[in-house]
Amino acid sequence: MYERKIPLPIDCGLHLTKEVLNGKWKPALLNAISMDVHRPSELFRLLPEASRRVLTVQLKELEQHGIIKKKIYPQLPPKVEYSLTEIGQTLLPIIDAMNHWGDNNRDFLESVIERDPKIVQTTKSNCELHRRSLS
Amino acid sequence: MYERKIPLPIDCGLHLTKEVLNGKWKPALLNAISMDVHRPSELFRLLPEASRRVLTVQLKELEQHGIIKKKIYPQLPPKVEYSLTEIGQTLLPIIDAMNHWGDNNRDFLESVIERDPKIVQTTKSNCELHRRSLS
DNA sequence: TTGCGTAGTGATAAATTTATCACTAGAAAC
DNA sequence: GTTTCTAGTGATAAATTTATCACTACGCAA
Repeated sequence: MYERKIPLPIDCGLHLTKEVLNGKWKPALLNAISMDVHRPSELFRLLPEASRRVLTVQLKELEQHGIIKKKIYPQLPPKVEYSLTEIGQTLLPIIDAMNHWGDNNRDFLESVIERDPKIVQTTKSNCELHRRSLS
Repeated sequence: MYERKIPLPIDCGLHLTKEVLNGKWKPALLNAISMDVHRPSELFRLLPEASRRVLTVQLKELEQHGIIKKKIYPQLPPKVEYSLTEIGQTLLPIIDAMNHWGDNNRDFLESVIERDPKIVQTTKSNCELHRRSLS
């Protein structure tokens, strides 16, 4: 297995949090799981741009970091459900804040990001899953 | 210059925000700038584990993304000051939340992160700069 | 006039993360 | 019997991000 060669900075809370959310699809996974998309197959369908490989790996990391927990039903065909741990739930305000910030500034961000010389293309698909502010 | 080959997902706000904060030191830079550490040389001193090269690059990206602005004083020796733009300021609640979440869960996170098979070493230095909740 | 402090760039290597593809295994549908 | 669905692993290539080092330029101090 791959082993990190450069020490991970964990001086401030910022870096700790960053490490936990570090992964292309982790915030999206947490958001989905918090919105009751629990099963791997549903998650794959919800995030079609991600390969199942990466999602599987990132789910495992989230699990190892204690953010989500995995329940395996001893059935055939197999059934698995992921859910947030207590600590995982406390991350939701951050996920929501990121989601809202991005949406609130979408026009501005799309214009600057697409002006970014290193970004040639973007894709939009359907991960739009929003928690109501006051449900 | 490097050009991205895989389309950047910008479907949900989560990905937009992630792109803006995407960079090992960007959250730390934004936090520092918000705490009145404005000059590059001060930022380098504050974040000694980062090479000046990366910080320079990430500052430029933040600037291009409209999150910070750069003021160049026509002096010798040169003087530059970075500050948050209006939009950049609206990111602070997220930065703060990440900072607090990480600090609040430090004990737990340190234990799971250091149990992570791919993480062999960590470093702590002095980026501890906290905004008062109610100052 | 060598060294330090200022802010920064360019080239390139190394590290890290994602992508791609093949493959396991059992049950049910056709 | 072949396909489909379930959840997942392993090997490897490719993409992306960081790290390292050399170098520009000017002024000031010893």
